[in-house]
Amino acid sequence: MNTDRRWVTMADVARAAGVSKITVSRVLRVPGKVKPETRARVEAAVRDLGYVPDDLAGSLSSRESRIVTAVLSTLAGSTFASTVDSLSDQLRRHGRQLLLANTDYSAESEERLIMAALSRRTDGLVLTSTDHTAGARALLRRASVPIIELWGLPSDPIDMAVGFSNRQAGAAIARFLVETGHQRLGFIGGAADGDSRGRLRLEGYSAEIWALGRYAPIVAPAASTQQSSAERGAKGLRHILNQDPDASAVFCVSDSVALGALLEAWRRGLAVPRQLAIVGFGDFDFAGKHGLGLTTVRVPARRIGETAAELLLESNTSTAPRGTVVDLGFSIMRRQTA
Amino acid sequence: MNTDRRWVTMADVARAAGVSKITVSRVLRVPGKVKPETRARVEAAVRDLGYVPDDLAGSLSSRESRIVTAVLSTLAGSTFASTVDSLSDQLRRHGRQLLLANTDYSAESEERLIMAALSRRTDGLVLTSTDHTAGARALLRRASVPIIELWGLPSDPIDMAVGFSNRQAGAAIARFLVETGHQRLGFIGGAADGDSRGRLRLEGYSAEIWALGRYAPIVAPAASTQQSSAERGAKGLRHILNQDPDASAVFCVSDSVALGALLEAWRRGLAVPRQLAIVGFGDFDFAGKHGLGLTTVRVPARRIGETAAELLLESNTSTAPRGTVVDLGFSIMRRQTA
DNA sequence: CAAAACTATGTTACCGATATCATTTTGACA
DNA sequence: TGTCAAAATGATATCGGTAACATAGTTTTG
Repeated sequence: MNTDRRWVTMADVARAAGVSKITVSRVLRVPGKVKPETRARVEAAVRDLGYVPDDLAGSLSSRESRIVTAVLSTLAGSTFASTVDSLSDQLRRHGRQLLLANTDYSAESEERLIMAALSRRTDGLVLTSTDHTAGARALLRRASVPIIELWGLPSDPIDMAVGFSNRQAGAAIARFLVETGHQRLGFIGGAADGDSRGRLRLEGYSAEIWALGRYAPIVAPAASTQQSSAERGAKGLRHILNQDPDASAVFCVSDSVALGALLEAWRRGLAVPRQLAIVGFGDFDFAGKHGLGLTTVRVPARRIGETAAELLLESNTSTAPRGTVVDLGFSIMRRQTA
Repeated sequence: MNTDRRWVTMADVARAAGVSKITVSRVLRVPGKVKPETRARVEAAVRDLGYVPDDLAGSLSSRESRIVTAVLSTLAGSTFASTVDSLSDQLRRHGRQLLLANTDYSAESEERLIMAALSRRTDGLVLTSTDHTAGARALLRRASVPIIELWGLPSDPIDMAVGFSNRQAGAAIARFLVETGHQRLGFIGGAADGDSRGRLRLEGYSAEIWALGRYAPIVAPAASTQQSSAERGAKGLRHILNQDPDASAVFCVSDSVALGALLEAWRRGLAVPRQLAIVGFGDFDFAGKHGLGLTTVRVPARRIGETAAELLLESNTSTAPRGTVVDLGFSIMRRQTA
């Protein structure tokens, strides 16, 4: 269908170099085992013919794809960028390639993608969501492939997990705000569904506020996916201040939402943090010193990626340390907004 | 190496259902051609055994992978998110899957990834960079696979391209700023290398300023990749104002850089846009009404993705319309910063 | 009711690599 | 110079599917 011109095959190269297929294969994978002159002939043939090996055939035969697939819930936002980056670096260093697929926060789409990855005999799966459909869970449990869930510590991990506790992070922020003197707190969340992490942060936040004997926080209503994060932040803040003009601090589910809230606060002439404290989540690119100066929660994004890579590689070689859950913690970056 | 438990194969399913392999294959791909009762038996067997087809074998045999690979120069930033999103949607609708790989702006890394994609017999390639190594170009030209370059209009496209003219966009901004009365302009770029798009924007900008008889713009020196975009924006603005305290407008290579510049301007107590006009690029999430209110250049990101998908699908079926270059233009979003 | 035209299913031969075991060459050393 | 281990190369089977053609039943049709 695609094209008439067939690919150059290993047999073509072998013929051109006057050797057998297997010798070509060796030149490509274990050049040390081939006599230099022969190797040179083969390499020349490879170059001349523009040979591109067929990894489908290779993987089929060797039963190893050397590919790890990461299923992301979103590409937008800086959220996963650096984790994916370090993961990919680390894997490359060990001869594996990282492929990405994005679900856009849809669980069915996740299931499809997982199926596709397994069908292509991926050597490992990295999931950034912790909500999976029953179908997906079944697939994954049956698959004899290492699986790592990122950015959360699922109570019931499928296989392994690396991340931090969103609930604890929420609680830590609550404590921080209460300790710095705030009485009436608010929370601005993300898009409506699929964001279980945001939900967990809110749970931890609310529970802690409750435990500290303060009023329950005012929660801005979940908004549609259509809106930008900044818009959700701005509207969320408006909602909260309408409900309780005395609210003195808001915790935003992400730094992008916090950006919107911060700008809205400025527009209203509120002094931040004196009249209104704002805390974000994620320590995105723009949150730092030269950017917003946003008080936020920093997550060890790169280390999460590295750790995930290590776990994958280990479980590919040695006996799988199934059930491992690594908590890398988080830290509150206190800057100028709270 | 990976695991001892072998995968369930189609032959296993066939045996369990009391049919031949090919019948199983038909149930999975063209169920209409199999008698309902037989089909039910096969489907039951598939479920019971937890059969996961091996697409490696399938693609090898059918010579079709049904996979399109997009090679992105970065995941960070909202830059490509919505383009990738719409591309992926559109492809899914036609039974193709989109795989992503990221180069982190490194050309060698791009070459490796392209090779890997071709090795896995991808049905199409989408590239977001327009600078390719000689090796990559050679590979691509030889490959009988449709290739689409995005987000730019290369003068020498490898195959097809969809995007807009970065040079024209730079020129348009220059005209806009000059027409609104600015005399002394600045430019703040991105990270040092690999960003040819930024370079083109600057070229168009400078050329137009020159053509309009104004002073050449002051260009902030390229910064390291280490720095965040916001930091580059802040430092860039500082540099420009040092060089020329009378500079009255800056064009930033991206909205994230503009964010940093805008915050720096506020910190310095400069009234924007009265004392200093700031223009970004990309119309990111946070640029809009509820966010920064940033004057910027909007790019038809989703349409680029859709168009790319269409071109790919067409060239898979009909005769390839090689050489097609689609210019989707851009528009200046005038908001409150210029 | 026989020939033609479907339907439903099966047989066999690949797709393009690697694994495994066999064979030939080379080189070291007695 | 003959012997034997190591190095270099090769022959063949196989990975798990699909394509292409073949073969029974079934139904249509003149």
